[in-house]
Amino acid sequence: MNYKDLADLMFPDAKEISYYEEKYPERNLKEGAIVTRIAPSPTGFTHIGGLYQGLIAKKLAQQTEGVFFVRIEDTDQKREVKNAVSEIVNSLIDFGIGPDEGMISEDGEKGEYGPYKQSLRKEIYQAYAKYLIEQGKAYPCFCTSKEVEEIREKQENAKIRPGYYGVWAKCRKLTVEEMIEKIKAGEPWIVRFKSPGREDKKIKHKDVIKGNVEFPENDQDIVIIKADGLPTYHFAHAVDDHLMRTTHVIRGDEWLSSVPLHLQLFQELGFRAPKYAHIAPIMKNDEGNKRKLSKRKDPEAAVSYYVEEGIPKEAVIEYLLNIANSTFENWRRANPDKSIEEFDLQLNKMSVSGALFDMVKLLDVSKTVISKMTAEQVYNDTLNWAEKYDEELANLLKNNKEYSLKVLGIERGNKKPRKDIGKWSDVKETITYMYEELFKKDETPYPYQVIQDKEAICNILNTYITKYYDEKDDKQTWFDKIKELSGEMGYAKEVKEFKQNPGKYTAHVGDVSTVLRVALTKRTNTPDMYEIMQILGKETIQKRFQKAMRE
RNA sequence: GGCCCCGUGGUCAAGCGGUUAAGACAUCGCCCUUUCACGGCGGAGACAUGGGUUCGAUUCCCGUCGGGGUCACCA
Repeated sequence: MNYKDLADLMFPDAKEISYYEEKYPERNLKEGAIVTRIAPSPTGFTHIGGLYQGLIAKKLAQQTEGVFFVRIEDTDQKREVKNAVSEIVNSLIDFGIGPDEGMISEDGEKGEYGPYKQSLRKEIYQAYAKYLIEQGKAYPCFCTSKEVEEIREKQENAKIRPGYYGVWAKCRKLTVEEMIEKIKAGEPWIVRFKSPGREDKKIKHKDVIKGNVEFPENDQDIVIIKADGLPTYHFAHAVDDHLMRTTHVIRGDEWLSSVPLHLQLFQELGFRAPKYAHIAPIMKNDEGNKRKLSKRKDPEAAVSYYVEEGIPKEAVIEYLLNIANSTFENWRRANPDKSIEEFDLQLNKMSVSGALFDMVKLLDVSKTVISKMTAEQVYNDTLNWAEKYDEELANLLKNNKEYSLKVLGIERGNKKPRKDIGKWSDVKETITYMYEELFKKDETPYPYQVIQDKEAICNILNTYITKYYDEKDDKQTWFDKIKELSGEMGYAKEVKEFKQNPGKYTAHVGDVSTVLRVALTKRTNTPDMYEIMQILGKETIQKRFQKAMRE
């Protein structure tokens, strides 16, 4: 009786590993090409951190003419959620980081290294587990969860390091004969890795992001095949990333402390280990404490949040790139119109500690992104958003396309475009007064400021529309006329003059403008009034003035 | 608690033994201007802390404190 007999008894149907080694050969890529992946669990929720990881992985692959693939880590059947794969894949595709290979829809996949869903790879893991057993590098463990629990309690009471290792690893010491006997007697078993490590020895590792780190060696005989026959994360990671020929493992830094184990697994399996890049998570300040963005507590943790709020995808991506490499900001300033594909992302420039998520900064990035768009783009994106989240706005835009394009085009397209829209949900507030059907319904009072006297206001409006306003005026003439009007009403024609002669005037041309603006829009702040009047047209202006004089 | 990682303005961050310690966002003031936004100029604001090493430490070493991670048949 030897290890081979034991292995055959445990996994009678498993193939030789050489079968898989041949089926999944080295990739034929150019020197330096990075093969990487994102490996989410299908929880039905795409986290902003996942998008961040995906973005980094995708950029790296794209920059080196490598491969970026998606693998689904669904070895924990308790956590299965319906349609979770499409949720993730669609988010990635929406944000422009669609995979080159792997899962591309709920059940669809592409590529020669599949299946890309771990639950479909059971036989592969078992083949490698069998191989380890044959080599005496893994063994069946018959401990019940209760027994493991008891061991742990003893260790805790004795204040020693918990875990299944050394003298505590009961089943490790069983003879092959005893193991076979137990299996034949029908005792349930799982498979444990026989760790060759010693806790009192150190292992040095160079992480692509974190740099040199030193850990004690792993000496835990961790579970590699669970009672349900599926592998644990650690084992699946080693087998999959080897067979899928991953060159760089990019993952959250909560995995950093598993590196000694993973390296050991690769070593014992006879695989070449990939490079590791452990990225710091995006954090949030919670009453003075930093913590990871949480699915439960923070709406902004969900990728869907940005979609719902109407923050453009490009803005989210740019913000994330900003966090990834602080050089991005300078690059963007130097190359305002280049595609982000041209930006060269560098792993070694990534921060080793987690950045606090900054919504204000994101919105600032977003305002800049939107300010560079054409009216047409703004129209289309806003309409797209509104069709899902704001029916009234959607109808407004659809029913008045040409008009809306003009409204959205105010002070857009010049060297110093407006930056007042940070997300599509801001649009409504900034444009509704331009539409008669909505303006008519507006019951709020007119917010007049310096000039409040009803008679004076009526006088200004009346005189302006009958005597001065002409749609054909250019901007300079238009404003000169408002100055003249101011003079005629007894106000200062220039603000400077007003300031230089305190007491001489009660108001100035700016205040007169404000009266016009308020009567026209019920707002004290608007974009350029000349353009507004041009778009509104004389007839509407008249109507609005009449309404203002009535109320 | 053990082990590991991290600690530059409110936030993101350059810096890698000698710097007036960049820049961006936020904030404040001024300018531009009919309002707002944009833009321009300027201000305030930081090397967690105590010891070393050194002619000299934000930079190197150690301790302390603080933050984070990890110690599953979850990933």
